[in-house]
Parts: sequence; structure tokens; C-alpha cells
Amino acid sequence: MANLAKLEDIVSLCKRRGFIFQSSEIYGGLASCYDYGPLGVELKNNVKKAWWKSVVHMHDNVVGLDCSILMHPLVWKASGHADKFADLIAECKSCNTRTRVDHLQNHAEEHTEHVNIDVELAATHDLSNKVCPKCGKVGNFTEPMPFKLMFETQMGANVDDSMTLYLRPETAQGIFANFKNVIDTTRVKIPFGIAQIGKSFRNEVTTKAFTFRTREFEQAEMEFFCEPGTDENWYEFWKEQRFNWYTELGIKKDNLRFRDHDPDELAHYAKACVDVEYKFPFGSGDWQELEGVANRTDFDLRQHQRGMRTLNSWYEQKGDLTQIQLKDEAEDYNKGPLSYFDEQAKKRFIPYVIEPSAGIDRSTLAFLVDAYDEEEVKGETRNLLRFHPALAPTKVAVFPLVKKDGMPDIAHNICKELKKYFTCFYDQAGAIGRRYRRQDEAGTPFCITVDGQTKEDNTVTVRDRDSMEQKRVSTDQLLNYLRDKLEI
RNA sequence: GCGGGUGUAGCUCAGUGGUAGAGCGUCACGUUGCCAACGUGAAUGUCGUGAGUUCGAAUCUCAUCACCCGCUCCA
Repeated sequence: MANLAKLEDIVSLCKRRGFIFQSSEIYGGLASCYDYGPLGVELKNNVKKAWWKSVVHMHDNVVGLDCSILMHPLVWKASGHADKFADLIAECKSCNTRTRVDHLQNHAEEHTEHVNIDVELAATHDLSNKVCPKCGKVGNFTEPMPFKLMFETQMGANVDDSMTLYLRPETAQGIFANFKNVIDTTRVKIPFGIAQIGKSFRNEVTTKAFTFRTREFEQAEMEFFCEPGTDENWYEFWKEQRFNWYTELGIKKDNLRFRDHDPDELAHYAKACVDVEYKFPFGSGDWQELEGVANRTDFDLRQHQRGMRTLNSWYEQKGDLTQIQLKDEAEDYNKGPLSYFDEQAKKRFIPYVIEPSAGIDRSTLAFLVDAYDEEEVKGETRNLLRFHPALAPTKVAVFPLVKKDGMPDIAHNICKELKKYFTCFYDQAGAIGRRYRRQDEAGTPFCITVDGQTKEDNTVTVRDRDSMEQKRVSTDQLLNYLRDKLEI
């Protein structure tokens, strides 16, 4: 990338070109919320399409799903989010710095990430010998406070009998909740995957860095179910698949890397986890996570079997999640309702799960930043977005060289015909060079120009965004030529 | 939430108590036969928002909202 040294430059580019706007901007904005403009929505949709094609359509054993954002509250009791999806934080009274309790020095023995809220609220914490990492003061902390990271909402317009629900903090649980449905209806056999793209919500303690960490965000997740013992191989398989996806769509290899999680960094459900990180031109350490690939073991399906057994107590407590405890696992949990029967081996088991979980907003931003380029052309700076054709918001622009001699009509007809196959933009305003440069900034791979020669021999020029080179192509061959170049 | 910074046209910014500006971009007309050409003209501002001080506030004070950097977090 060139000269996008700061986040402000990216924000400015996104606004200027209609990729991303601040939400509710005319009202002064709403923290952590962003809108995708005309070019942005095309780009983001293309990112999702590319993910879906790569993860679902290119694999015989992966199917898709689109489930509701609101789910039965017990889903979140079983998954652990209702009780544990919170961070325990204490504030230093001297310097007002908030620090996770387990990050306080001399305190490594107690693991307080994803704590049990009720237990922590009741418990007393002795922080008298803990050191503030910022100012060095000892034992001068507020009582630790857990932050609930799930959004709550009400279902039912009548206040008296409405039910508290959560906006999902991840799409994954909707997949686990539909595991049985998919098994029963689609003839899939293990190993197989279920993929989903959709919005998730987390009440982050702090949001920041533009669309990088927002409270409302879009995930692309796939749960790949496999036999225990084969999970480590599949972990490696998907790790590689996912990394290559980014580079095949144009992310420069130098800007992408894996980062393995340390054992003590792993979430409560994970056996292994690796991040795919992109070197963003902002933030403290530059490298920021785009995607996590995790080995979730059989944790989630087993938890939901417990959740299913808990349904009666939930009714008895009139839906008050805080009053119930998840039922223990059955002794033969391996034969439970969410188990899988292997016909060949005549064996029943709870599958292990490998989960690639990508942030769509994050990768969209990364593709945008990575595609940005500036170059010198005859003493002028040319700004362009070198999008992979699959991601480019507009694939082709069509111009008449000048707006006379019937050129606009011919160009209009070509544009109309091409629109059947891919996004196509017509422009006749201003000098031809200016129109080329406008498309460069939008990342359009090809520009087609109708000129005086077109009427004589039925050819047009096709101008390449990256090289600025032009070729004459017959209008009969134009569609094939472009499809070949665009790989569509 | 705390500390630091910022907020004026679509974008980048100038304007520090006295009639809101520039460059770029956008639009129109003319010109123009391939890389941000030229000419002429035009539109666009709750000066983030709300109070206060003042004869008078973009400018001073307070509050508030949003963004950026750090703490934190993680898709």
C-alpha cells in the first residue's frame, strides 16, 4: 500500500469514495456503528460471495445455513455465554486505568477471562498486593467489575409477558443448534461442514479503530464436524485453506501472517487456535486479527445436550436464566441426541469441530487498504485501488470517447448488454483521461471506449486498470474477452 | 470509563472576538479524438450539538456527541 500511513487516511478515502460512512452522521454519529455506501456495499457483498464460494460451493461436504439472530435463551446458557461471556476488570484509583484482573502483575495464577458473573459478583477479591501496570501503585483498585458482553432485548410488545433475549454474540451457536436438522435432512456424512454469514453483536468494553472493532459486526463462520482423532489434520487443512483465500484474492503475502494462541490464551472451549493477522497501517502493533481458526473439540455439542436436558427447569423457573443451573451430562453422552452414527464403523460419537471464523468487516477493510496504491504518471499522481476482479465493486466502465457522432448510443448499448453479466457503469462526462482516473479510484478493472473507429470495424478499446494499456477488441468478442479476464 | 488530541463545504485545510474562505472534487455549457487538458459559469456550510459570557462568538467558558492515539479487547 502507499501513503495510507494512518487510520485517518483510510477513513477519509472510505468517505470520499462512498465506501464507508459513519452511522447516523447527520445526528452527530453513533459510536461504533458504520454504514456501507454504494461502492462499499458492492465490495462487502463481493467479499461475502467470495467466502461462500470458497468455503461452501468449492467443497462437496460443506453446506450453508442462515439462522435467526434471536435464539432461545438456553442456547446462551448452554454455550456458556450467558454466565461467562464477560471480562473481569478493575480500575486503578490512582491513574484510572482499567485492567483485566488477570493481567495485573503477580496475579497470573488466577484465570479471570470469561468469568462466571454470579460467582464473581459474590466473591471478594483481594487485590491488596497487586500492582497497577500503568502507574505502579500497589493495591489501589476499585472492586473488580464484570462486563456483560451480550446485548439484551425484549421479545413481545406486552411488557408483562415479554421475554429477555440476547442478540447473538457469534453465529456459531446457530449452527450447533441446527446440527441435528442438517444431519436429518441433507444426507451429509462426517466429515462435513455447515457455514453461515451474518451479523453478531458484542458490547465491547471499548470500541475503536474504525470498522475494525465494532459492537455490531458481520461474521463468516464454518463449523466443520469430524471424527475425534482426525481433528488435528482438519485443523491444519482449514488453516491453510483460509490463509490462501486471502492471498488468492490479492492480499500481499508480506501483510499476512499466522499467530498461534498461547495455551493460556485459549478460550474455554478451544483445544487450539490460530489467528490470521493482517498488517494494518494503524494501531499499536500493526498486526491485527482478521480471522481465527479454532479447534472447538466436542465442547459445544456436548453443552447443548446438557442444555436440552435443562429445558424443564427453565420452564419451572419461568425463563429466569439466573435461577437455573445447566444439568449434568448423561453418562452415555456419546449416545445423546446430538451424537452422530457412523454407518460404516457402526459407531456413535460426538464429533469434534474445527471452526474458521472470519470477520467480514475486517477483511473488507483489509482488502480495501491492501488494494490502495499511488503511482507517478507523467508527473501526476495516479490513485487507484487494485482490487482482485472478483472483489471490484464495478467490473467494467463504458465510455464514448466524445459525446457526438453517435458514440454515446453505441456505448449505451454495449453497457446495457454487459450489465446482464456483471456490474457495469456508463460515463460520458468530461475528458476521457479524467474518466479513466475516476474508475481507477473506484478500482474498476476495465474501461471500454467507443471511438471513431468503432463505426468502421466494430471494435472498441479495452483499457486495463493496472497497466493502463489498451487493446482493440471486436464487439462480438467483447463479452468473452472480459469474462476471461475477469474470471467470471 | 480514564489520559492526550481533534471536530469549519463531499475531501484536505486556512481563518483566534467584528459581513465564512482556498485548493481539489461535483454540476452545466462550450471545446476536446485516449490518460486527473482548457475556457466560462454554478451549486454546496445548523463552523459537531446545546448552553453561557459579550453590543457582537467559528474564535472565549462549560456541558455534551463523535472520531483518533494509549490502556483494554478480539471476528
